[in-house]
Amino acid sequence: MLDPKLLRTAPEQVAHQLARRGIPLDTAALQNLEAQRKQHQQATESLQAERNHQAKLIGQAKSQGQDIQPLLQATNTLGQKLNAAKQALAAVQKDWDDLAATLPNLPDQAVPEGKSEADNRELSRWGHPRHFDFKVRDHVEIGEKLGGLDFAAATRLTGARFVVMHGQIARLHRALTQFMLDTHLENHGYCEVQVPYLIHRDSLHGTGQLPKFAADLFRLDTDPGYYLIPTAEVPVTNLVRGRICEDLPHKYVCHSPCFRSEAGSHGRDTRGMIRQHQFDKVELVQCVHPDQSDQALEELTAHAEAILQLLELPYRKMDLCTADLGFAAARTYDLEVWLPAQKTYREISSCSNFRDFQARRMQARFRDTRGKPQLLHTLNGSALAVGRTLVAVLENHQQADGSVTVPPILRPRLGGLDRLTAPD
RNA sequence: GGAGGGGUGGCUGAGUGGUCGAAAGCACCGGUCUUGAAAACCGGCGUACCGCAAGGUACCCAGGGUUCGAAUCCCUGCCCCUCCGCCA
Repeated sequence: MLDPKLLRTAPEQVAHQLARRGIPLDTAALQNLEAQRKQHQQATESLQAERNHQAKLIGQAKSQGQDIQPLLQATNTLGQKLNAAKQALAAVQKDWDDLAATLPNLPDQAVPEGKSEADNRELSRWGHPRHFDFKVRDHVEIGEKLGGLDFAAATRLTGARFVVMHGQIARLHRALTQFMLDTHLENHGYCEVQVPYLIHRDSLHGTGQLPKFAADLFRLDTDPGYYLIPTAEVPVTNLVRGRICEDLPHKYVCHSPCFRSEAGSHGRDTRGMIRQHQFDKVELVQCVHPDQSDQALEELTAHAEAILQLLELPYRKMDLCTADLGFAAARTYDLEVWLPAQKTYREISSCSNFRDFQARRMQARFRDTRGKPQLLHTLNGSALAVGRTLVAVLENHQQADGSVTVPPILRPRLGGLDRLTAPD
């Protein structure tokens, strides 16, 4: 949520910054709503003051044994007027809240202008795409050859956009997960957390998935109607919801499955593991002092990059443009890994600074030096999406005979195995 | 699933329907004392909104209701605790 004070006092400035994202803001409607709110609020409060005053008089009169009948008559119509005023105020307030809840965060000044993802700015590259002197296979082909990726089985069990992993590949997937977790907690100073995978709507509202993006979520048809988490960001970031933190920064690393219905994207990446309804991810979340968040984004992104480097996967770092920025983000770096079968870089991590946008929705605060509660800043990033990392390892480290070289850093976690091969 | 008991300020914890935004303690901040610190003592100490200010309004889990007046009474929901049952 944007700062309502800013929305009230500088609507033109907000409109200008939202326009960079291609979001129109009707400042006249906003100011009209604000004027109404103020009027109804003042009317309501003065009626409340009157009611309190009368009630106090009656109380005093009664305690002195006086006749309160005439005083009661003075309050005759007060209740009705007050109720009407309250309802008018609530209606305006709701309109305001509904509008405010759908406005995305303001982009950082440094975010490049753009109309589509094509305008994202490349900041750096690491590693070199390998030269293959044989016909490159994609991960589906590699996985099926190795007997480790079975999309048909998943279809039988559930449907499209799921996968069953077997044997060495299942183990590789687990090794990747644990390698990421251990690297972040041993080298990068994160604390590991395990969280619920079912959450209620307040949590989703806190991080910004609701009310706008309900269509992307899986919801349980139970009472209460829980949602499956679309990312560990939601439960982990909401750990600070409604709290005043005394010990910033908080740095959490969390492995979880992620569930996305991806309603709008049918027809994209239908083949393979790139876009699934369920995938595993290792997520980094930081809650920091507002002065620290810019630097924290650089650090957090570097932590995700470290995983790619250790796995010897070529990647590039992108600065998302205003058009591609997520709803709650002020600044986002995407890491894109090289996929030789697609001859392109594909997103494998997204690292964002949300500033106080999520914190305001969550009322997540810390005490400043004067002891006053202030909104903290939140950040998160994938480090990494495990499914896509598996894809990248299989494709980048494939060999002519269909086997796959295991990156050296993972070998101890695979019982010393240095190469994935088809079972006899 | 059954039966009870609870949800009050950063924490602990009082609160007969009528100056209760709420006692007390802890923690915290300022001061006195001290070479310094501790102790003791004195004072301060919730959040948000409206207002130039004086001041006003709201908030005692959430949402409704009763009442001139609700932290206090009633209803619903959520959460926590104890006991029983079931269960990985």
